[in-house]
Amino acid sequence: MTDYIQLLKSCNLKATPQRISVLKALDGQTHPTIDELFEQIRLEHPAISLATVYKNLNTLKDEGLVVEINTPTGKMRYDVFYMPHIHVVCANCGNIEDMPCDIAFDKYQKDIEEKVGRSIKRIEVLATVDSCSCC
Amino acid sequence: MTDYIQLLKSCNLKATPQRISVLKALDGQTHPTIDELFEQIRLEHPAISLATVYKNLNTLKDEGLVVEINTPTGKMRYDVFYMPHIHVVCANCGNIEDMPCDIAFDKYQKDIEEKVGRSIKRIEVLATVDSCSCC
DNA sequence: CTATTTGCAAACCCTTTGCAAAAAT
DNA sequence: ATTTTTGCAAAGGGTTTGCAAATAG
Repeated sequence: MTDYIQLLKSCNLKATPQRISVLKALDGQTHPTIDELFEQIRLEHPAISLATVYKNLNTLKDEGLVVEINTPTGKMRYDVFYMPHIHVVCANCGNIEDMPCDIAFDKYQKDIEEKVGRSIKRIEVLATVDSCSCC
Repeated sequence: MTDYIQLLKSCNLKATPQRISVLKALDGQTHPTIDELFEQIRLEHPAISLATVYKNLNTLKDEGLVVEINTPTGKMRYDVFYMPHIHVVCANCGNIEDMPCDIAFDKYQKDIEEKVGRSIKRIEVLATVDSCSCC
């Protein structure tokens, strides 16, 4: 289990209960939509506002702790991004599956960096498939 | 120059002047936003409606001829996708640079397909960089 | 002639913003 | 004590929709 207070402190962010809840909820669900997150967080914080969740997600995004994934269904999904990985997105239902990065991938990233001539902050691979286990 | 009418016919889409204009505009600009497209198209079609442009982009997206790219600035950008390639997205200004796919990439896609156990419809690589030539 | 597409305006939905009160450090 | 964060409600912005008229095949 992650020490959320420590994590936030290291980013110079105040460790409010709401913010900790957002982090917890992100850790507890895989690629949640905002509604899924909101619902989850409200179990702990019935009075939290949707705006607060959005604000915190943006703050965490700025710190690079969270990434937004735009799905083919138009719904944004959120992901904690401690470890780089590949997103396999279903074109049909918007479901997302993670795939760990392997050595081949790291090498590939280096290739791209060389070509671009600039260091890459984050590399995101979206593999779109026509259907998934849930559709 | 592409034969747009032929292209559309092969997709069972009616070749309206508006639709052809959308294709032309997509070919003429790199990764335009909807506004850039709209402005361009209106040079030829002053009376075209924004809704028509959106509808056509969605239709072309369904055919796989166009991809949407979600930029860090929140503005969606559009791209003709005849040939797979990599998008290098600037986290700062949302500018996008193309990078051609090479053999290493194709091999990488095959690796992913094998792991996912499903054939990949489209693979999109977003490499995020901190700044670009224009910022 | 039939099916699709257009254009308009309104509706929609998700996300952001402004501001005063509350809370964290 | 200072700065950040919260919550509310309202505003914002981009995208979609419904429908009648126009157009493509």
